[in-house]
Amino acid sequence: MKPLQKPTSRSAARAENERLILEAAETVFAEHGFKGATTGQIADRAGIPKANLHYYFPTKESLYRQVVENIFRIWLDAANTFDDCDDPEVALTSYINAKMDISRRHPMGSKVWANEILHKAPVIQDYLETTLDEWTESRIAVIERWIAEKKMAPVDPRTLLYMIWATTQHYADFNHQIETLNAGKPLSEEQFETAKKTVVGIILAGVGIHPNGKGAGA
Amino acid sequence: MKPLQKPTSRSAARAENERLILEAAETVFAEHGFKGATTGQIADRAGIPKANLHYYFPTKESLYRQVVENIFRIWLDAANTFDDCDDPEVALTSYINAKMDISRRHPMGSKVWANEILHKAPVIQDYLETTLDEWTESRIAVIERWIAEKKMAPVDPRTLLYMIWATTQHYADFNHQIETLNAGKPLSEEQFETAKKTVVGIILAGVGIHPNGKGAGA
DNA sequence: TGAAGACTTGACCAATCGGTCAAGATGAGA
DNA sequence: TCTCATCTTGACCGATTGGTCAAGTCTTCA
Repeated sequence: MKPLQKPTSRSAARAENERLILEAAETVFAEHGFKGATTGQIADRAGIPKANLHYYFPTKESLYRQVVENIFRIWLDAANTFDDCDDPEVALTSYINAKMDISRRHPMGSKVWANEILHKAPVIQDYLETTLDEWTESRIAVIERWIAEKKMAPVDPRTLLYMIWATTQHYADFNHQIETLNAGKPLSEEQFETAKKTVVGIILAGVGIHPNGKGAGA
Repeated sequence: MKPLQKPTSRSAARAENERLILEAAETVFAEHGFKGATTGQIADRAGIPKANLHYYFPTKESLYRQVVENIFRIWLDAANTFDDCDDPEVALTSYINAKMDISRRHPMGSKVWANEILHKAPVIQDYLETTLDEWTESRIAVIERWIAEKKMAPVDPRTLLYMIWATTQHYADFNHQIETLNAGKPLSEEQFETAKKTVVGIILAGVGIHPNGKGAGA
């Protein structure tokens, strides 16, 4: 058996440094974009010299790619809540809530993603074409089945998904605008809960699901 | 009376050059962000030498500011369609349609705006705090009155506006993602019309307005 | 304990980019 | 036609920045 390492051993220090760098990088890339961010800025924020950052991540691009891959993993976790239940009311509610919570807790990740798409996805194009496309098509099929089973009104499934993505991510990507329109202050927990309930309410009613009533509207 | 100038006169050439530069700048700023865009790139796209660009716009920032102000003017025009009619069904429908059409026809402008907010609005913060804030508050008041008059269901007006902004702008800002998920092809006119109708339908039903029925749900 | 590898870091370099400049071309008015 | 202001442009400059390097320091393990 190999001996246990002290918490400050080589490998632990390495893991800790990589974590610090990735955390700093996520914020700096989110707020300045890939081009606007400098490795010096990221190193400063991580509290290490720039040369040391380049020891762990040889190029700015490799660091960026790692950040984007982490974000994509978080996104995929939330995507699974869509399948919590086969009832559209429960599935849509938990999916919207999960995405809203991610925007609240990981706004920087969402901003990096938005930047990527805005700049035509130079790094994540392959994810869009494979994982994201497959996920989207399979969920469209689920929604079409719900519609056929009269569990919800006949709406275009693709547009519904885009509305959910757009709205939930808006609370991260456009957070600065939302704060400015909220007297310059971040949304309180209460305000954010109101937003979540309102989004869920409008989407559910919008697709003809009325929690207190029965099925779909005509 | 001043003599008419030939079409290729000084002032006409100046106006034409400024238009070319602004058009090129909008696209390049949209796709690369402020930092990512280079004046050389913009000049190339406008078909003039870089030094000439700096003759018309002394600094990159002054050019950027002009682009953003043009975009804001277009945005304000669309905002007025909100007041076409005091009936929420008509007002919301025409506002959503106007914003969707802008995303379709001026996607670059929307992307520049998104970039600005993502980067904490270094150039347009004053617009957010004055014009946008006033517009938003006044429309929230209108929506609250509609709710009090039972013309629509009691939803949080702010969240409703954010959903409309997020969704309509998504079709410009995330156009690359939408294209990728559409087999790499731009949305056809027919697909885009479907999207518009679906968004209007979900929002109207979401706030309890049923065009074929009467007023609001409880 | 000492050798070898892993990590740290200040100094440095080449490339890029925003902006300048001076010399010339062009058009309008007298 | 002459003059002057406007416009055009290639060459250039200083600042920034991604990335390198060599000279160290620290851990680990035989």
